[in-house]
Amino acid sequence: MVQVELKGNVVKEYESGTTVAEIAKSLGGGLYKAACVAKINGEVKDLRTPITEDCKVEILTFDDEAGKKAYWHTTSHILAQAVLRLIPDAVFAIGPAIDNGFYYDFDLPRTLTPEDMQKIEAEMKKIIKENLPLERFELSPEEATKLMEEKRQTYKVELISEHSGKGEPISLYRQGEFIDLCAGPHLMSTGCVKAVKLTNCTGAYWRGDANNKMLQRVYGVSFPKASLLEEHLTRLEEAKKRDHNVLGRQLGYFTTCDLIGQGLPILLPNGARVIQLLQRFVEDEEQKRGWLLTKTPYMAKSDLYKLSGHWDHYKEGMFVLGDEEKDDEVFALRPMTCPFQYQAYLNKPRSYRDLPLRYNETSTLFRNEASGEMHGLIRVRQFTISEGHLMCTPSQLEQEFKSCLELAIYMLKTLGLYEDVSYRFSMWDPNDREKYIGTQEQWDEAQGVMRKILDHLEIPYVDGVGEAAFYGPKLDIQIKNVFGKEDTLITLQVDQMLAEKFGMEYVDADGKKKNPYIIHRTSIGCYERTLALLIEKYAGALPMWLMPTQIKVLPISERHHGYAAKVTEQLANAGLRVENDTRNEKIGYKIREAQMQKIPYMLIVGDKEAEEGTVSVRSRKEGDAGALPVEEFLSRALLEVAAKAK
RNA sequence: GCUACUGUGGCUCAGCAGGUAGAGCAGCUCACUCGUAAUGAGCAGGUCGUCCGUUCGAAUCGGAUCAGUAGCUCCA
Repeated sequence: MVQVELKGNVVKEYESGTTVAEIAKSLGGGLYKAACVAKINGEVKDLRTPITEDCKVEILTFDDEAGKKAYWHTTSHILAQAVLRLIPDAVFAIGPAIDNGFYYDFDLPRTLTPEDMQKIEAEMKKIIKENLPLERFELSPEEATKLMEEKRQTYKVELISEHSGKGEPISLYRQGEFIDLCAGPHLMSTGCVKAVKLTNCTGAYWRGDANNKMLQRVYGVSFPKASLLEEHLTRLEEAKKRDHNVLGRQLGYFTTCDLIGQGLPILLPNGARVIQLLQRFVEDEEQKRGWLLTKTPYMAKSDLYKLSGHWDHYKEGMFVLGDEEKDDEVFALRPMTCPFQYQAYLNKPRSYRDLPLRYNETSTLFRNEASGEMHGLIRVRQFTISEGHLMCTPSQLEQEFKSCLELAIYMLKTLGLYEDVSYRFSMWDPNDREKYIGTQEQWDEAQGVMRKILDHLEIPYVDGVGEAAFYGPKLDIQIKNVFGKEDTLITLQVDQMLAEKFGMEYVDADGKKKNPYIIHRTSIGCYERTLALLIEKYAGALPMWLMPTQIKVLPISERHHGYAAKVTEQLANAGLRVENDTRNEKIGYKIREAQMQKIPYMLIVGDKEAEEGTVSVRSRKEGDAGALPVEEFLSRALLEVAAKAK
């Protein structure tokens, strides 16, 4: 007999060899049905795992992260099985669960059509109905290789050969006629999956390497209830309505134009206004915190980039002006501000007394992104970033890094985005030396210093191997767009290599010349991307202080135009952005339009208001809010603007 | 850059077994002077992303190119 500790410290006794599935069954039919996998002594395992010694068992369902992952992983096997049934020549790559579903990569003799997708989905439903039990078994690497060679699964053979070095047996799963190489864990049978939907079909490189063959990736999602699938699809539809690339155009924030080119959005008056407001806010706040504003050139001779390392490591990403073969001098638009601001530091000899020296700049950058990368305002070829470089001594580094992070967090909180971000410690990939400058020792030191700082700060972060800049590690503040795709909003970097390259020094108290540490950082990120995320976050209804038009005065008929103009002037004189809608339209029409433009306050003025010196307030959020004296509304509106995001 | 898909008036979309384009909204004009998400009538507006080809004839077929969307790769 074994002692099994269950939820709530309840201990039950079972016969040795009892599987977790049987334990779940003994606890209740409902739990058994919902069970996906189990945590045994903290490790996620199959329900088919037999218990042979005393342990702690936690049954996980679809509501648990690990349960969900197993659920989707099993569904990906069902997908592969369906594809194999329909296309016997299919060769499988990998098929994991992801954040919002699963995918499987296939090498197929032809490209999949929408009709194929339907057929595959129908076949998956059949497999689910067949309720095939999944069975785990192990083979030696040799046996597993032989099996997969027989099945002509070349990618699996490759995966096994990599794994075989570890001296462990190869784990496989079988469901009906289908066998896949897999570590698991998995659901008990295909019938556990209830509602499934294939969502997308795209290309993806084998092993995520652009030099490899492009495979076909089928994405899908599944749920234990049809209603959950419905909800999921509805949520996706709702998300689409917040897409900044649609909403931002509708609301007059930006547009694009074939003649100008890809990744070069035109900021329309609304978008330009919001960015101006953000820039003023950022520059003022940075000034308060001891940052000194610079304004450096948009381009430089190639010599600058050769020194910084950009020429060797980033040339593909730059707009180069001129031809190296023919021209005496070749210039390039700047993709980063670093080497430019360094020249400001190098302007004169520096003492340790000058440090920390903080330079900020509202900096426009140019990057020649690959044509497939551009996306609305999130990924563009010209953008403006709240850039900054801070030079300091080693002893100042941690405190200064902390201040930079605090500034970034202050910005995020002010925008209301703080709850939506996560942190990533972006390191180099020592196996891909080509991409980076510097030596192993330099990277070890930079990353070591940075990790120490991050651990002291006690922020929750994940490691990102291969995500570093070519010159140093980064702390990236990540945010997801409306479709769940993650991008970097803000980045903070510790760099010591470029200071040396550029001969940046200071004279220390001991009279010796030393290289400063440099912190590269942005406070609010780049304005275009930040604007895009704000539009998505607020579905266009930006906080009052950022709205291009904060208030619309809506006179009921022509005879109220005089009073409306007076109210408009009064509010405008107080610094509010207010418009007076004097078009000859019905009040309902004007309200509808203002509402669709997400105008925070509509002030309806008619006979009553003109007579009493009031305005009838309608807020975009709560609708009709009753009448207020103009003064009263004005002071409330000013308070709301001052409060920024709540 | 790669894979797939898409490209019709300002916007959303119809037309597409080839025979020179339709609707709604927006715009303009006129009437209505109207109380919390669209007053009515009328007018104007496109040669169907661009180029080349097939054809007696192409928005509808083929190719190239530009642009967009999703994903991959890359990246703030």
